[in-house]
Parts: sequence; structure tokens; C-alpha cells
Amino acid sequence: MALYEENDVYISNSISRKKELFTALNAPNLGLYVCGPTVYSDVHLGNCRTFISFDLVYRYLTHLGYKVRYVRNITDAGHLENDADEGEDKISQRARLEQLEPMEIVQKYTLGFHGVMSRFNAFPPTIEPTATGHIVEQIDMIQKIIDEGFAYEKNGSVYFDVKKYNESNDYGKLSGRKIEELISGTRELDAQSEKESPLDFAIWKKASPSHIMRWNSPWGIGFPGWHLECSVMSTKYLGDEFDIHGGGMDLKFPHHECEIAQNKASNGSEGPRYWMHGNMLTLNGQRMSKSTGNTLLPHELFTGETDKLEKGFAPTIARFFMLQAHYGSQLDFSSDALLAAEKGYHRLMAAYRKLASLEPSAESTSEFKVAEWHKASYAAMNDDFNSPILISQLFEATRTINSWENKAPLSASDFKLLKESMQAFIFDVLGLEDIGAQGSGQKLDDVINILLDLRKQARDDRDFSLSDAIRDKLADAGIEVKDGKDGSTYSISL
RNA sequence: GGUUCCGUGGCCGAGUGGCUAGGCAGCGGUCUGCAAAACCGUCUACAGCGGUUCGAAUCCGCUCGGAACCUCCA
Repeated sequence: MALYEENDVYISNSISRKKELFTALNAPNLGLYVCGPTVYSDVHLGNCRTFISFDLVYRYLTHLGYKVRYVRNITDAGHLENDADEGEDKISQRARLEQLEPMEIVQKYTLGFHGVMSRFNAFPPTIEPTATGHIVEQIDMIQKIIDEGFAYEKNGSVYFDVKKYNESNDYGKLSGRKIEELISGTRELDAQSEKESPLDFAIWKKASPSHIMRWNSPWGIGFPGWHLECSVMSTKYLGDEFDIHGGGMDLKFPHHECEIAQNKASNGSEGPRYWMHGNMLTLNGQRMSKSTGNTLLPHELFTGETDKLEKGFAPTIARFFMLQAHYGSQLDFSSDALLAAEKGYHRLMAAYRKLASLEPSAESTSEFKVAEWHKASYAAMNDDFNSPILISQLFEATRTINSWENKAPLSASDFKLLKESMQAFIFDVLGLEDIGAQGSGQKLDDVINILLDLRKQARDDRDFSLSDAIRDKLADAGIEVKDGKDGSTYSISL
């Protein structure tokens, strides 16, 4: 029996605003689509948080035995600068600025994105489609939407007719908006605008002569609209109806609202059955955002080369920090919070290493009930991927493990369950990495053990100035000596 | 202005109509040559004011404060 058959997973579905029991359309197959980045500049930590959140989702569902097709797009066609569907797209703008081909910009920042995600130990998606690689499919979808009567062509551009759509559908159901309120809240339309209503959005845009990224279409030379690619690529690879669609909270409106409309208008289905939205990472209480410049870049975090942090932090520690909050809550990034997470992380990892080196006993005499703990740990993740609760479970185990000496007071089967679960939760599900692990080199391990032997000798001889010097100098080198009843161990912090 | 969400102890963060996570820091112990680590014990809570209830931090209303969206943004 697969794990997913014995674990009922509940997901906060944005569209119903309720926690719902998740059922896969075609178990064990499962489709997950996540909106990826626009590759016109470096990704910042806010972007990373969303992708780490969905990496957790992907990892847990995979852990449960689902065969997940995980699609995450790369937006490389360039979105426009503003609401009026006017102006230059961001990739072209950046290309001009850096004096590169647009596709060089795309390549540069795509590689950067991949590099960063890999440092955070996030799995790559199983399919990573690009918008420019799906122009033909986008043109097809536009044509379908026109054929169904939900879009109109104007001077070489095509616009989605939101009012028309809303007559037979509910535009705004995801974000809880009413079309009347949206209209009344809109500023006066430019006299220039071709749109029949301010709510209409471009699904194909005529290219001005200076526009670099351009393709042929039945409506002339142009480029696809902002929201179309996700509709096209999600349904192409996952089907007209599929399981889960994720993305950042900021994409809920209008991006995801438009996706639903496009899906419904073109194929009659709204697409995903579960919508998941990751919440924002804030810096100084304000959302990180490329356009406002309130950002922290991954390399600044890793190296500490920023006035926003006291020191650098390893990627896995930032990951651990993020997973200590629920993906649906806002999280503020601060030095103090990172520092606290770092200490907790090291304690957890040290306990795991200790566990791995212990032996079981004949029978379980510990008050720590492994089976109950195991069950509660799964229950945490089943409840809308509640990683903070899972982590609190891991710390419960940590305290217990640390109190043991020599042998674990557990039967072989309990011990095996605890060890394998800790391993699975820490590394497979949470995706953490043990940067303080011994064996960062057998030779280094040997050398440190020689030093620890020398120190023991000095202590036995009551030559404490020598033994303390060894301890302090190792500490300076980032190697912490820990004295226990049965001799000394060490851990390396980076 | 409209829509949505949040306000938890020194800090970070879960959760919830009665059984009151966890991390970090503090305090008191145990251990240690000293320290660190580790363990044990312990102190700080649910923004304010009303209401519903046998009982609310949890539900409802109001007030105050903050955030996201309503323009591209994870």
C-alpha cells in the first residue's frame, strides 16, 4: 500500500478558501503546475521562498508515493511595463541596457535561477517549458478564445472580453472580486486605448517597429499577452483539468484570475482543481520586490555582503528558516531570526548524527513513543504541508535523542522506525542538507581526531593551557569541540 | 477608496471554542579542571473594547495597528 493511500492530505484551496481533502485525478499520477520567474534579472529571496515552498509540496507528495509531473515555466517572452498594455517589455529593456540579445538575457538569468535553486537544494521541475517555445500553442489558444466569442481583435492586437466572459462565468471568483467593483475602481481609460473595457487584457499584442521580441501570427506581427503562457503550458502538459496549480500570492490577481478565464473560454474547464498560494517574504515589514528594490539577493545572504544582515548564512539554513513558517503566512527576514534558526538547525543535525551512531536495545523502555510520534509527524504534513509542526516534532525527537547515552532504549523495530523517519523527514521531505557533517573529508576527520587525542592527553596531564589552546584554535577554525561522558566529538560549522 | 489577510510571551513562529507547538534568548540546576555542548526545571502570551457561550486567545461586532492585491512582480 502506497503511503498516499494511508495519508489524507488536506490543502488550503485558494478558490474555495477552505482546507479540502486532496484527491488526485489519476492516482498515482499527479499534476503540479507552478508559475516560474520572469528571467530579466536576478531572482531574489522572495522569489526563492515561493519555489522552496512548492519544492516542499513536491517533495512530500513524491514521498507519499505520487508520481508527480511538476511543471514550472520560465517566462522569457517579456511582460509589458504597465497596465495600459503599452510600453516596452522588461526583457527587451534589459537587453538594451546590457547590450545583449534578449535571448542572452534570458539565458543568463535562467542559469542564475537554476544555480540558486540548486544551492537551496530544490529539485528541478520535471518539465520546465518556456513561453517562447510555445508561441504556436499560444496562437492556437487565442484562436480558440476568439472562436468561442470571448476575445476581439483590434489593430493587430487581441483582447480578452472580460464582460462577455462574466455573463456566463464568474470572473473574480479566485481573488474574491466583483466585476462591478473592479470597473468602478478603475481609472479613466486612456483615450488612446483600444480596449473596449478597462478590465480586458491583451492575449496578443501588436509589436511596435522597435519591439525586438516578435512573432508572426494571424493578426500580424506581435507577441503573446501576459497571462496566456501559463494557461497554455499547464494544460498542454497536465491536461485541461489537472490537480494543483501554485504560485505566489501576488499572482492571484490578475494573473491567475486571467488564467482561469482563458482556460474556461478556450476549453470549457477551469484547469486546476486546487489552487495554492505561497505568501510573501518581507524585508523590514515590506514585501521584497524587484520593482521597488526592497530585495535581498541569494548571494548577499550566503556571503553576508549586505548591510541588511550581520553575517552570511548557508543556503540550507535559510531554507530551514523559511520552513519554520507555514508557506501560507507572511514571513519577515531578519538577522536575529536567521541566527536563531541557525542554532536550532545545528542542534537538530547534531542529534540526527548521534542517532545514526547509536544502537538499539532489546526492547523499548523509553517514554518516547515512536509510533505516536511518527503518526503525529505525518499528521503535521498532511495538514496543508505544515512544516513548522513537523519541525517541532523533529525537536521533540532531538531532545529525547540527546538524553540517551550509548544505546537507544528502543527495540530494534522502534529504533529503525525513528531513524528512518528522521532521515526521511529531514532530508527527503524538508530537503535540508547536513553542512556540519563529519566526513566532509576522511582526512580532515582523521586530523581532527588526532588533535582531540592530543587534547585528551593534555587534559589527563592537567596541562589545561595546552588543552584549551587546542579547543580555542579549533573553534577559531569553525570546529566546535563537544565534551561528553564518553570522550569528545566535534562539529564543523560553515 | 475597494477586496483579502494578519496582530500570540524578550525575539521568530505554530495552533486552537475547554487538553494551552517548537526554535532562539533569560533564569535556576546537573555535568565539567574551566567553558562549551547536552539534559532537567522555570518565567514572560494570545492588540484594545464590547458581545455570544457553562467556558474564548480561538466565534461575532467595533476600534487601533500592519501587510498583500486592485499596474509588471514569487
